[in-house]
Amino acid sequence: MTSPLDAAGRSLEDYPRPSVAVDTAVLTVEDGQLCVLLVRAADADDATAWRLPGTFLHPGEMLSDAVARSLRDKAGVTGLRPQQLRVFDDPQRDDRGWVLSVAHLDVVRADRIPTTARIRLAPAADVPELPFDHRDIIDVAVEALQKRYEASPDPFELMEPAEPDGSFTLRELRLTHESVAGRRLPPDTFRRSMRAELVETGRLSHGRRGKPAELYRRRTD
Amino acid sequence: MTSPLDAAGRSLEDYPRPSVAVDTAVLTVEDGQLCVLLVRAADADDATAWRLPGTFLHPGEMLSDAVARSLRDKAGVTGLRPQQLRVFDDPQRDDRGWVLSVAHLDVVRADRIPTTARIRLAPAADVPELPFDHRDIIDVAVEALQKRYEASPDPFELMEPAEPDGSFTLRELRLTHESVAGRRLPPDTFRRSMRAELVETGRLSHGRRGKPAELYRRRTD
DNA sequence: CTAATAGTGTCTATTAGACACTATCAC
DNA sequence: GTGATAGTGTCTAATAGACACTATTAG
Repeated sequence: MTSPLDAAGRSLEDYPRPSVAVDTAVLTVEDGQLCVLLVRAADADDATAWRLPGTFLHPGEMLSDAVARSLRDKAGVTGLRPQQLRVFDDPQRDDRGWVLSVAHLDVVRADRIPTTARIRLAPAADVPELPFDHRDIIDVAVEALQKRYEASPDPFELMEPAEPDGSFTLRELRLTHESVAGRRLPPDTFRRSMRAELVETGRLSHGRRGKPAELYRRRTD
Repeated sequence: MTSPLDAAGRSLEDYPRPSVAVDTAVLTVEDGQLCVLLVRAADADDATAWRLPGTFLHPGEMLSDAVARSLRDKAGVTGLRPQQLRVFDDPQRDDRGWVLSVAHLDVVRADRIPTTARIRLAPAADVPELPFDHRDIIDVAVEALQKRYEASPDPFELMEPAEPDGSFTLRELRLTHESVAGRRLPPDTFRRSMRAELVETGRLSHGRRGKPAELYRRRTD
């Protein structure tokens, strides 16, 4: 890599640079509750051992790749679509030094999170004390997630499909959205607002109590 | 500053770090048109000389402070409220090396921008060719600005006050919003949607053609 | 007077929520 | 049958846009 000089006659290497980290709030739904994934750090005392998974950005790496790497290495979770939230840049936020953190949101089905002693899910509405500004990151992530779910049907595919072909009933979709929103949603209004983005399969869901429900699929366009 | 060791036994200084820059799309309205401020770089050939003002983040500095510093030093503009947009992180985006850019939006009245040979305003809808990903930054900034203006009356105070006490007519407010939105806005609907966030002064604007208009002020709560 | 601008009344279409009602299943 | 769930009809309130109408000024 070349090191051209700037207007002051110095190259990039002559300026101090910050460490850049990514920290990710991985949100999921477990037992109808919106939860965030925490990992137990090895190099910390017990009080601040649990935190969001994160890592330092490697040379030449995209932020989204760093997120994917940290989630794979620290939580055994793969195949996600990280969404950038914002940079946390308080110079005092990390007592190890000058560290910027680019906060991310990611979402995964709970059954794809391995169960180990170093991983735990905490209800997003009631997280324990966390180091750095990880609590703020979670708040921003939850807000971003709820906004996405107001606009489209289960955009992160949190819903566990009851049907083998991936189709679902409006009830299943609504329960997922209720978990994300943290409140009940009126069934009739929910149906009408989501139906424009769904296609009927023509098949029905049987085996449960009550009238069989139509099975829908997401619109593919 | 101490340099504690991490899990791998290395301190932060042992890892390569990126340069972190801020680049800011300073938007303004001139002659009823939404414009972006460009500065002429000294260390570039003519084709890519014009660009968004930016700078490298200094140690211990907040991003918003770096934005304020770059705008003061490069464009002679002060007193703004930068809003973070997002990080541009393509490893190839800057051929000088590994440089992340945190894009920002800021807004200033055109009469507060000095006129020099190193500064120019370009219509946001028709910017010239720009280096790096500065064109993308402008697009994101314009979108963010338009969204803010849909929700509240001139939140960045772009409007040039005709009255010495800062009050204004709904026509003046609407013309400012039309410049930002890039299209005409229906006067009656605009009035009704903005009135909840305004307070009447009880005074009237005289001296122009037509019926005198009521003078309003922004709600202070 | 006329042209221009300010401001209001009101109609329509759309939407979210509320609520009642019918439909169809398990049991 | 009963109870539960699915789905629809429809009323209301709120809202944006369209459009007509009145009000008040400059010139």
